[in-house]
Amino acid sequence: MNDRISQLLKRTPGAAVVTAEGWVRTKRESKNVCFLEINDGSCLKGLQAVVDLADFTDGPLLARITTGAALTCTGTLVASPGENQEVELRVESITLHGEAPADSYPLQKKRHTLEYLREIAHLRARTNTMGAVARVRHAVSYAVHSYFNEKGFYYVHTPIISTSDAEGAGEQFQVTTFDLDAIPRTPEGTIDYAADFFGKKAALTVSGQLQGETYALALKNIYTFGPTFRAENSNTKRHLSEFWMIEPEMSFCTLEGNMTVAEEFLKSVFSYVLDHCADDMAFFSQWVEKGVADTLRTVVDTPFAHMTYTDAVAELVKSNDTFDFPVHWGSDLQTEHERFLTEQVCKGPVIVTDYPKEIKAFYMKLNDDGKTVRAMDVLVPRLGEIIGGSERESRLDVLTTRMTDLGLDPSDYWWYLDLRRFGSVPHAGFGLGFDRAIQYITGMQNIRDVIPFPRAAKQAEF
RNA sequence: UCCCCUGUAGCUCAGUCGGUAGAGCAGGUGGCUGUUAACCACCCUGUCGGCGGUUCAAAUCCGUCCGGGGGAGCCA
Repeated sequence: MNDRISQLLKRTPGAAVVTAEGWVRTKRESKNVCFLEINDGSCLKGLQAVVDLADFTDGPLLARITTGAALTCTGTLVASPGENQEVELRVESITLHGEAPADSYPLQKKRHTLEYLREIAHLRARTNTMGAVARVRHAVSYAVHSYFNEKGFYYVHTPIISTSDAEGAGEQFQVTTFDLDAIPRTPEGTIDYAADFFGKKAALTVSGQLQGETYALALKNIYTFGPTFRAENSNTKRHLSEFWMIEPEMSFCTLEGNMTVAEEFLKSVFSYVLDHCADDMAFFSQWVEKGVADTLRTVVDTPFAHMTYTDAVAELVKSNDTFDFPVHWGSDLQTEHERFLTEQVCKGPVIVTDYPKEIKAFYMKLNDDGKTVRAMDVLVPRLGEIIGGSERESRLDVLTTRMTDLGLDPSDYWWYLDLRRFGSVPHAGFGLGFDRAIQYITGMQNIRDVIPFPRAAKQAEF
């Protein structure tokens, strides 16, 4: 394989013949030379290829090269007399693989809105912004695996198809092989799921946590990192029907250890991106969200503050007149409250713990006060909650009581409860919405622009 | 799902009090030029989202449907 353009740009000028492959971003013609900026997605910058018109006689070929065309150029790397690049390619030969006729190619050499680019999602990866998002998304994925690997966590592939009828985390997409025009019925007239592919009602997963816990209670420390599906008809800039989620789970671990890992994990990932995607982060800081790289650096450098929900509410109540939704003990925190805590009260990341049990999930460990649970939310400036997690309820009796109180049938969770019957141990974990993390890191306003092919209600064209 | 805004040239938008449309960019041609948001001149482009209604006359007013954006709820 030939060198990527990112590698060519780091080389020093020399007599060796090199090959550059990529797509033309822009073409500028002068009397004696023609400049082609070639980009292959390996970095933000393109390689300037210079065609000397005195030597290059194939004018018709040059005329067919327009913005978007795919080329292989060979030549030598020379020091550039121009201001914006160290080296440039002095072209000796060009192979034009695919043309991109200017009158029909949807990407023009001008700025396009993100809304327009969403309509041509199959081509938008060729833009500066989407290319940078793609590289950062890759780097963050790598950093996530790298962090957990170094810390002795095992990557567990939890199922995409779930038959737990009561995961309770949201509307599910049903999975069936039924002929929808002739759905089998029981004698009583209800749908006969026993006749369906899995023999029971099945759906796409809304969380890998419950299955993740089973492996944490065997391998001690595990994490999941996979797609998740919610069939909610929510149309916002931070929701997708199909998104990626990271869920670590740790045995022999309480809420304190959970907080330590969450902080270390975030800092490790942010730090990796800042170090390895400096150009892309500078691009986001300049064009997408002013100073977003500095915000990340601050998160990396600042020890996370800790406060209980009760203390947080006490702080918020002092400023209740500034909120659209005033706070009282027992109410869920809105984004405006979360941002106030992290931006005004703590002036940095903060982990809020011990929420009222009424506003948290059934599996969270009940505190001795009987009113709060060992939950934690990690709040960061500009966004609010970025991580939610908890110590899990490891006591069988307390857990079944909680489920019954909430109207859940413990028998639906028999295997989950077995984890508390056999070798139960304090354990904890948290969840991070991967795409939202990418939003936070890049400053991109709409989650549909940080995933290659967004799925949302009425949106699955590509 | 609810509320608000919006839909006009390839793209981004303007269009007054109802009188069938314009600017920038992109594209084309020519000129200039080691250019890099290239520059200068000229040229081309429209079922004004769809359907229906009011009116002598609708991009403009009304109804409805469809698309897009923002906010809320829900959440990751």
